Amino acid sequence: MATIYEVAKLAGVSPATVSRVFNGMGVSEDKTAAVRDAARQLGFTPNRTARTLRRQASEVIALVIPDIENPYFTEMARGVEDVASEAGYSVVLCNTDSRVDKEATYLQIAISEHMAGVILAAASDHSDLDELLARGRPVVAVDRGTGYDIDGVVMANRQAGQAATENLVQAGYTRIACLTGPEHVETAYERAQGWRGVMARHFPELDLDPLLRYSTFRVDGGREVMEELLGSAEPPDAIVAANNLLGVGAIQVLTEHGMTPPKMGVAVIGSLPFTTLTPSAVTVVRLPARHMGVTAAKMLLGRIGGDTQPARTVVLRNEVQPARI
Amino acid sequence: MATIYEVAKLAGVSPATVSRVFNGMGVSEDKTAAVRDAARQLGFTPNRTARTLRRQASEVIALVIPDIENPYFTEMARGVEDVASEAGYSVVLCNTDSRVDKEATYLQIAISEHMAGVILAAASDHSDLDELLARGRPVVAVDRGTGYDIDGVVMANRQAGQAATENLVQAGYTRIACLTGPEHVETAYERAQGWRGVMARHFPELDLDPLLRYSTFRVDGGREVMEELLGSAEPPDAIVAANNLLGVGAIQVLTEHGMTPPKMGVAVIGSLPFTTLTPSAVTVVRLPARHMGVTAAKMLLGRIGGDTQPARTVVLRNEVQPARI
DNA sequence: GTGAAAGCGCTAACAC
DNA sequence: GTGTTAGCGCTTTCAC
Repeated sequence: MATIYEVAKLAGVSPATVSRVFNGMGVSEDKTAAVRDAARQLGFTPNRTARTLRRQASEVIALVIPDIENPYFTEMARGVEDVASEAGYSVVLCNTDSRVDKEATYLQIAISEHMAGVILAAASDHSDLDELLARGRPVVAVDRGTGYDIDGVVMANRQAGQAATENLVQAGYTRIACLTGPEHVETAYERAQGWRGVMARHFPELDLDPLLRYSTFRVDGGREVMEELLGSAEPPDAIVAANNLLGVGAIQVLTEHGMTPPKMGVAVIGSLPFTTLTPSAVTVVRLPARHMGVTAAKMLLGRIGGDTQPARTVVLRNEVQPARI
Repeated sequence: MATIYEVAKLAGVSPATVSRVFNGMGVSEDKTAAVRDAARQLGFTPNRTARTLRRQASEVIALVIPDIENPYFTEMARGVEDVASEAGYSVVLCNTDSRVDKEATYLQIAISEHMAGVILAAASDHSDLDELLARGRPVVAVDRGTGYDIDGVVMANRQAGQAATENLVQAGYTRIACLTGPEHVETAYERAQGWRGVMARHFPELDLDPLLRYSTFRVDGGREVMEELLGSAEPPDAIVAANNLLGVGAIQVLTEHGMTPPKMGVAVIGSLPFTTLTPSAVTVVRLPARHMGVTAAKMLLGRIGGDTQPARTVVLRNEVQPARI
């Protein structure tokens, strides 16, 4: 790999001038041309490692997510990537499997690789960002909060839960269950709270506890809980699934039992990109995942660029796409 | 961030000794203990950038894929990640959108970041690996070949096409169409060839050309082509979808037209992890995507470790999961 | 506008 | 086994 010195020699300038050309500093036109020409001849590309070591900051940002197999997060990743690569940054995707230890490892790597910043969908509310923040590395939280006073982008979770539930109520369902994720996960809890509020208002006499099921935010979790509900003494006549995968699992089970919507009302929070249902049979509360990624990336790039305003949290509203049966 | 020098001073040894401790070289027990103690006190983590600059190789491997939103590739990514992180390597996911220019950028980054190696699902057969290989960086091809004489892991594509088609023939279908990806993509072509062989054998009189449709390997491609086929003069009575997303699109359209399987026979090459069909209504030729990732990562790690045997290509056989109706 | 030179933090010869 | 030292390739004062 050609270095700056070889380019300098060939162009008849100093290494410093070569560096300046590649960093857009003031260099006279003729020298600039000579440098570019020499660089092309030698096939020179700046060594990012050396640059990072010297600058103490790389042009890489880390995107740390709990489940790379969830289309919600990959859609978000696309948004991040588009904005970042536009600005000359590359994106490293780190999959934590919702495990705090894996997450800690990746955050440590972000530090020791001098990454420019981190976008984090936290594995839990115990994530330790002390070191990262102490080093002045900007962090933007997505999807969930972190307990730190940093920038964030979240969905309107409670509103999403309300909208999904309200939609089923309007369609005439009366025993609406809620399948949600782990209780300690903020999004799971808030979406369930949205459901609870609407149910309590419309059906004040109903005992809601048997209808609320915490599970994992995964297909198998949805299957399991849906089976349970169908086998219970008083099964629901409709369900709200608090995320896309949970919804997929639930619908699979319903299909196997011949209970496809609208026999059983179904509203899902999150999109179902790979579903094979008639698209209109299920109410979907669309979560603008790509937009979340775009917004987070812009905020992060702003911070990397030196923006020092107080931390903001952006709440993204959701769009309800009702079932049309 | 504490450096090796500060640790050395506190531990009363030379910087070289600190380095040796962190690289598992021979250091006496007491000095090792002193170093580890000092490192803990100072919260020292080795600076990977400096190490990479010095060593001319990092502990990062790049996984370059055409579509991060395709579960097939994310499943593969999991396999890669599991093996890599076990060995102390981290994985950078790079999404090319099947664009050769984006791919070239990422391969350039892999070079200038001194990444240890690359696992590549090539965007096309024109991918330029010259520079990477000239620098001695190992590259393993996955899913598709590259035209270079390097290690690779591929699916048994022709066999998959045959198995899917044969299965529909056995079920009694006679006009079986094939929906496949872009003609210039190896997997798309080979799977279609598998279909063609079986059809030609069973139905020698049938004109196959109107039944073979090249498209994109995406949901919208599947939708489009399925609509076309349904509207054609002589629609098929069954279809083989050459990848998962194509299958999803096709099934969506069939559902909308009330033609769900088994009214129309459907066989899909690739898994449908997030589908909501009765699981057994469709013949699925499972592609061991995770296993492909695992295999590729092991091969790459071998090369990084200095393995110099001739290039091998591993072909992974597929498992047919017939529709049970 | 341009060059000389120091140094980012680490590793690997080389001496002892 | 351990210390000394010379860079890896780049950026960035500091002079001019």
